[in-house]
Amino acid sequence: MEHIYISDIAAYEGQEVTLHGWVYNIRSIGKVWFMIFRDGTGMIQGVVVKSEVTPEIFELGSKLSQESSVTISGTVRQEKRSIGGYELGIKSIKVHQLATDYPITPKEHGTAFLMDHRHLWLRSKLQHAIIRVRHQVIKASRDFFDNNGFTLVDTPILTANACEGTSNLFNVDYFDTVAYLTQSGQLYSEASIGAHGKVYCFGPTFRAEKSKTRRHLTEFWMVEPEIAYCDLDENMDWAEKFISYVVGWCLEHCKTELEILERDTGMLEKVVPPFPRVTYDQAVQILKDNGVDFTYGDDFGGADETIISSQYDRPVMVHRWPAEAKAFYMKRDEKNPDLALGVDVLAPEGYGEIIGGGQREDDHDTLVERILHHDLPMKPFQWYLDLRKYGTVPHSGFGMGIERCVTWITGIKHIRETIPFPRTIYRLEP
RNA sequence: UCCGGAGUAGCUCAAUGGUAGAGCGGGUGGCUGUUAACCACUAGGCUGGGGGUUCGAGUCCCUCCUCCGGAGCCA
Repeated sequence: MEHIYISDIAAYEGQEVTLHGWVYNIRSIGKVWFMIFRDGTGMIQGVVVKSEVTPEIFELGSKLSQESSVTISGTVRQEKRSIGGYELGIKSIKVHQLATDYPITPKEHGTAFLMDHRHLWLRSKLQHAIIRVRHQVIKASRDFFDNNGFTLVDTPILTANACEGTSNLFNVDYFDTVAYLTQSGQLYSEASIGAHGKVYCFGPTFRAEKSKTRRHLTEFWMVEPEIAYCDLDENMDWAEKFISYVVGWCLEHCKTELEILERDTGMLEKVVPPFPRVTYDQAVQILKDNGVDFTYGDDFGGADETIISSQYDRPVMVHRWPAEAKAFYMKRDEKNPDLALGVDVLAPEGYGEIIGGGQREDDHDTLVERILHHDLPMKPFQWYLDLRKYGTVPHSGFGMGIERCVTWITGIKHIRETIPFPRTIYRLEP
């Protein structure tokens, strides 16, 4: 039998169809009862009338429970009063399993309880919509790079060395030595561009920071392009084109989801190139103009980012940062060696940094100096230094955190709802 | 790690130091168009653990545990 989905139900008006799914809710008013039914693609109301079905089918109205798995058959008809505009006049029901005591009720719950039941929470309406947006953000990201001549080159998750030497990494037993879970594929992508010119990697990354905020996960997904013969300005061109494409794609393909999430899409529609570009120095001036007591040289905190981004109606790119606070591989500005050619893209509406990147140091001897200056071991970086010995070129790249981007596009408060099974400092299950 | 806050029924929350309560969910019954349906009845408790003050502690004190929010770090 043809497997029909609720998302296609309009095409079957007047016909008898069979749907496979789960009971979302049941309401009875005596000789008629209603089932809100979902199949993963949407929801539809089923109606069971006592005079139209066998007693066995009608009695299921008092037996079926929330999240019981059922196959239902009946006739599709238009019905204004029904969710989605269509309903199913049910003729038969096959029960696969009666669910008992489903923990998530149609009333309010706390986030701790819901996160403990994340494996079930994913079924509810808002979570379903968020994960669908996430899917489209990932699809759009890959499409953008695929359509612009980039080659996907995967980078390892297990690594021997800390790529930036600063952040805390998770370590794992690796036979008789220790390995680390990657916090970025960047260094490897710098190797990949020597072979393919324009590349990107997309995968999970790990940070063992004991962060406890709504913007952090210990395991998150990042898409990182790297481009040969590309300076900071061109890198920013790519970043704004990329973000605009992803947002535009979601506006077009996630209309239903953004509506369910009650997202004000007006702010997203403004996300088109060019994005404002301000230097770190200019950003500091913005903070001072707003009465913030800010120490030059520091990184911006969450509140600082909100003030800076609130000056603009689209993402803002902050570039040319004090070099001392930045990673060893960042290229210095020729015009001012105290500045590194890095760029952060801050999302509007207080969502903070969604992209970090910059131009990489491409001179061998300078890089050796930087590694020494940062007290990093030279040996694990030999292959990285090789890249500066055999046909080095100016190159740049950036990384976008998928979950930060989804948090912003969906307009929700907390990053943990943008990944199916979040990993945070105090959560490893489910 | 630091600063705040919270742990009471399956869930969300009430309860002046004096008999442990409601809504939802569960169960039973009623209702031919419900929209988190509604109405009636009903079951359901080691008040996070330990110690203390008191005639008496969910409530006050100490301690531990767990979780939430924020800071730092960053995508």
